[in-house]
Amino acid sequence: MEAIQQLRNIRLEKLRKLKELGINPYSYNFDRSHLTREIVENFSSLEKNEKQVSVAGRIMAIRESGKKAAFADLQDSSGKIQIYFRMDKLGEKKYEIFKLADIGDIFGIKGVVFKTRTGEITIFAEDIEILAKTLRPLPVVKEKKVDGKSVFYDQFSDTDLRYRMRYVDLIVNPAVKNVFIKRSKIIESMRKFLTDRGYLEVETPILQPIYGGASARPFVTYHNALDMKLYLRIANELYLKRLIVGGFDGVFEFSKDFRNEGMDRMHNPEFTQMELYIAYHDYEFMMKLVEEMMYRIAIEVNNSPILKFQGMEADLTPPWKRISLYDAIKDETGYELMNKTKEEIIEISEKLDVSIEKFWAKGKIVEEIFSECVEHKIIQPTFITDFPIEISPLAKKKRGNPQLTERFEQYILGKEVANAFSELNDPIDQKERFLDQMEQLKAGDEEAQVLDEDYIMALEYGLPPTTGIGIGIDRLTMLFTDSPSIRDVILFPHMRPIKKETDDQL
RNA sequence: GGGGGUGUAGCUCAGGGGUAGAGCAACGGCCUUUUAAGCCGCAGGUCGAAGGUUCGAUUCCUUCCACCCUCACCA
Repeated sequence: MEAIQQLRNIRLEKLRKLKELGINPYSYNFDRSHLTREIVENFSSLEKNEKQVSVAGRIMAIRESGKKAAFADLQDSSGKIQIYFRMDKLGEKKYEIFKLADIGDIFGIKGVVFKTRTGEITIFAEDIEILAKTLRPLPVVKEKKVDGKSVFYDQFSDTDLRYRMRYVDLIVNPAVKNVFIKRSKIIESMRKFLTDRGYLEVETPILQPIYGGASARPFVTYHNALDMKLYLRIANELYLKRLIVGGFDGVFEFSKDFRNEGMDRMHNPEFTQMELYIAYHDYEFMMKLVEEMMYRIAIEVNNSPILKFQGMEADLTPPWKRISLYDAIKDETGYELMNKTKEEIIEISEKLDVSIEKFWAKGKIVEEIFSECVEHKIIQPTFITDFPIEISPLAKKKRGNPQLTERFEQYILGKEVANAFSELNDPIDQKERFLDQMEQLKAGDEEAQVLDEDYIMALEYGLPPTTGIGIGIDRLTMLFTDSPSIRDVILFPHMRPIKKETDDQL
C-alpha cells in the first residue's frame, strides 16, 4: 500500500469514529463572531469583557501537552490565532472530537480570549465543532517569528505542485494570497477611477468570427449549430470602437484575451487586459489619463508611488518621460533610423546583432531593434511614442509625418504594460491599412491583421475622434507585487496535463 | 523548437553500482500556558516512466514525461 494511502486511511478511520460519536464531520454552517485578526486587534476589550467569541478556520499546527490539554493554530482568511483546548473545559466528548483532528481540518471554535504566560493571544476553547474533515495531509510549513519577521521552514516551494494545486498553495503560503488580494485591488481601483469619470463598463464577445485589434495568432474553435469557425478574441478593440460609433463617450472592458503563442515568464495563453476608448480625445489626453490613473492605483494599493520590482525602483509620480520610438533607439544605440531605407535598417540590425526576418515590413524591423536594444533598459515610467505606420494599422497618422502614427506604448521596469493610439477613424484609410496587412500576411507574417469588412462599415457610419488603450493587467500585477513570473499572478496558470496513472480508490 | 538544470517518503531535502537516509507531518507513549514545543518509540519508498549495459541499476547510458532557467516569437 502506498504511504499516502496509509495516511488517508488513518483519516478515514477518524472520520468513521466521528460518525460513531454521532457527529456530522461535514457541517452546514457556523456563525462566526470575529475573524482571527479582529480578535488580535481588539484583544484588550475582549479580554476585559470575557465575552465568548467564535471563530472558524483550518487547524495548521497542534502542540499537545499531556493527554488532557493542547494548543493549536487556527487559520482563517484574515490570519491565525492560537486555540487552547483542555478536557476539563471542553468535556470528554468534545475533547475526543479534538483528539480526532488533523492538521488541515476545518473547525469552529467558541471560547474566551486570554494571553498565555509567553504573551500569545489565545482562545480558551469552551465549545468546538468540526466543519470539514480532511482526508489528505497538507504540507506542514513551520513559521518562526524573529524580530517580528517571519522565517519559514520547509516552505511548500515546488512551483509545479504550487500551480497545479493552487488551493494548497494558498493555504500554506500566505504571501501568495496577498498577491491575489492585491490583484483584485488593482482592478477595483482602476474600475473606480474609470467609472468615476463616467466611462461605461461593457462586455463584448469572446467568440468572434473575425479576430482583430492586435497582432497575434489566434485560437480557433468551431460552432456546431452554425457550422462555422470561430476565433477566441485576441483583443476587444474593434468591438469597443463600434460602441463609440454607437454613441457612447467612453467604454471600457476588463477582458480575457487569448493568443496562440509561446509561453514563458511574461506570457500565458490567456491573459487579462483592460481596454478603454474615449471619444473626442487624442493620445496626448490618454497619456495624461494613464499617468494619473497609475499613480492613483499605486497610492490606493501600495500606499506609495514607488514600485519596487526585482531590485529595481520606479517612481509613478506624474509627469512621465515621453520620447519617440526613433529617438529612444538613437539615444540607446547611436543609430538614427528615421528616413533610412529598409536595406539600411536591415544592415543596422545586423550590426546590432538583432535577428529579423527579411520579409518583415520596415517598421517591424525598427520595432524589433527597439525591443531588443532599448525596452529592457527603460526603468522609470516612460511613454514611447510615434510608431511606424506599417505596424500600427489601427492608429491615426501622426500630424506632420504620415510615416508615423499617433501611438504610444508605456514601459516601466523594463516591461511594456500599455499600448494606445489616437484611433484611426477614416474608413478609406483604414481599409487601405487592412489591405496592407493582408499583404504582410501573405508575405509570411502570421501575426498580421485580417480585414474586417463589418468594422470598416461601422467606420463609414462615423467614428468620432477617439483615443484608446489596452493595459496588461497581469503584467501590472507583476510589477505591483514584485512577482517575476506571470504564473505567480494568475490563480490557475496553464499547465501541461500530467498523465493520470491510477485513480485513487475510496 | 534549441541549450542548461531538476525529478528520492505527504512536504522540505541528503545520498549513491551490492536490500534506501534525515527533519517535519503521521502512528504509539510522557508532559494541563506550549509555540519551528520537547523527550522516547514505531512505521512509511517500484528513488518521474520505459528500455539498455551489468552477476546486480535508484545510481551509468539512451529515449520519453513534467517543471524551472535561458534563447527564439509574442503582451
